[in-house]
Amino acid sequence: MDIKIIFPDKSERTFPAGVTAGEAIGAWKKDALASSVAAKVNGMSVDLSFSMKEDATLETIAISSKEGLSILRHSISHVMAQAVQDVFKGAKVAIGPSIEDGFYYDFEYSETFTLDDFEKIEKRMKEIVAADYPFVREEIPRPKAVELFAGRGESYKVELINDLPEDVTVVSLYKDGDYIELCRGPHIPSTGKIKAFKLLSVAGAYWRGDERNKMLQRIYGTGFADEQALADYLTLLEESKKRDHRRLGKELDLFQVNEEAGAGLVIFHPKGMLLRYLIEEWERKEHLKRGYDMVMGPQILKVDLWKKSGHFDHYRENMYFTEVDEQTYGIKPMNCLAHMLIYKSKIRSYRDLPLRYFELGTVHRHEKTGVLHGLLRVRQFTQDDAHILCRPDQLNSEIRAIADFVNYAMGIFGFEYEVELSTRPENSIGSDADWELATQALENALKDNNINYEVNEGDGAFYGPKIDFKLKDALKRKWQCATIQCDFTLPERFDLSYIGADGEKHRPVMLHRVILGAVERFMGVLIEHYAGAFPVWLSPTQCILLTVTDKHIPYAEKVQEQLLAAGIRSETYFDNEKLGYKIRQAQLQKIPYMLVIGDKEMDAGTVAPRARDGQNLGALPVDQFIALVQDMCEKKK
RNA sequence: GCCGAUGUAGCUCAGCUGGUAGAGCAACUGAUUCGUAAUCAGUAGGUCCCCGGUUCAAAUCCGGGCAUCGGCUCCA
Repeated sequence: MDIKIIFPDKSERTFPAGVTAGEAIGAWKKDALASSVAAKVNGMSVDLSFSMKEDATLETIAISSKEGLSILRHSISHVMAQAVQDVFKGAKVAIGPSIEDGFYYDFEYSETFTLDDFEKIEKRMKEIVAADYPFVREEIPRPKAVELFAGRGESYKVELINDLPEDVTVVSLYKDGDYIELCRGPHIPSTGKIKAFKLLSVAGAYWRGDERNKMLQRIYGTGFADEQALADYLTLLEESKKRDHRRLGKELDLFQVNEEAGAGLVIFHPKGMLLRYLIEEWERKEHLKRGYDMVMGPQILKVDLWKKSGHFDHYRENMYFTEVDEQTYGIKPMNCLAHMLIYKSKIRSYRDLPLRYFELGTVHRHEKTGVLHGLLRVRQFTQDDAHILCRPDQLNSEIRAIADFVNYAMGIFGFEYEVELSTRPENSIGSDADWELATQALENALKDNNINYEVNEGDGAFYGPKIDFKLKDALKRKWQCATIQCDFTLPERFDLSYIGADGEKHRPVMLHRVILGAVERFMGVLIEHYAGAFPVWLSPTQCILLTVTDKHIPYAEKVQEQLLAAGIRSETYFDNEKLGYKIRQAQLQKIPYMLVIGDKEMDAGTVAPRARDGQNLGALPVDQFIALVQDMCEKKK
């Protein structure tokens, strides 16, 4: 097989697959020393970096590129489907795409696949790979394809073909050996090119992602260009699991989710609560700096108010209710209502706007049991919520200010994020015109600020469209944190108004927004982000005093007094253990500084800090160490 | 809510086809007083997730719950 490369200067050359990147670059330009050579290899964008991939052949490079891997994995999913159907007669295939880190294939089968079945399937897959069947593309008329798959009992494939747009008259098939599959392609040249794959898990998944449909069995797997890359990926997966916030929450004694208390209800332990307090205090200050007013509403409000807002009609299944004295109350799932009542408490002038009401508002939502997940998806959580009531002409600048706020906050914690614009869902309230206006307002603000975003059709809140900011957890699952929602409906339902310059009543617009989202969720993502090794300003324990022997305790106690007086979060560890043991324990707790106290320190009146990364800072006078920690807190390091 | 797996000491886990529970770490006690990731010895610790059933006998088998994990759907 030959491989065509388009070099950065657009020149094209063809090489045999076994040629190395170094040789290819050399042939293109003898003196190419660039650390990155962005080229197209068989149409796929690849960094033909000379230094990094010198020894890799063009074939490996082509497969290792993002597009290449996606094609490889898609081909492996075909081989898996083929193997499953060989081993388990009567299994029906649905769809099997490549995904971010691998691939899956959905099957309908009378028996449940187990992890033990993976061995059989993988064995058959290896035989198919060894046979090195070429993937052959074939195009046939649509009716013939329906006939073909109907004849094989592949009802899902028939449904897929029938749902193609009417102008599609020909469909493509891919064959490898005597196996035929409906597929758009492309595929790798032959099954023999598959060098490394592994089946990972099996799970249920609804046909076409709709819970009204039948549930199929989905087998997940992954594949790479070579065994080493696969091994590296599996190691990475193991490493990621070590930073799972549920595991770290236990190891660092931050929180628990207790079965006796109830599913999805978090209990914060002292250190977890301290971390939470630090985040919340930072947030309050940042909000005050930005012209927000702090407010607070009640946990329960009369059910009639929820009827008025539309929550009762559209959100009831997720709400908790309580009845006292023949009066039904809704436990708030959102914080907006009290804020509406604050706005309505007096007549507002156009000069008063915008009004920005901020509340660390605790809400309860009855989430389905199957979706609960550590701190990331819970039933009681606290939003850093604000409602901004403004004039329509202020909308753009308010949205811009929020986007800046989010960007600033993410920068403080070192997060990268993705932005999505979510539009009108099926179950929604409000007029078409308002939805159009609100969606435009959000979109314009994004465009004006040159923010890259993707559109997420039909994913908005029931009362308005929204801009979502998403963070990734350790296992690359995306979680929504910040969100900005534009709402014309609630001001209408509550008949909010302000007196304009013209002396007439006007309707304000409302923005719902959160910056971190839910404090619980943000903490979960944060724990994973830092792998539990929080920056000094967020560390529940900033330093720990480790004595070498018992005779150093009195001096250490004096140092501890000084540290606490200076506001440093310091712990003591005076147990009768060797220093090495205490260092190890402190290290496992990921405490930023371990202060060793022995004869030298006692005599000189110093402390000997050892940083979490293993670095020894040498002997420091206590006040100098205090200054160091305070400086790091100041700079949010 | 749906599909599947799992639930044993504070933690991580072992306990084969039913015969009445075990290890390491942690805790406690004692010895040791030690300089940058685990000192030694001993002691104590369990409604085997809960409720019911089968059985002479259930951690083990069956049924029903609850919870957790991996997904799907949904969501901050």
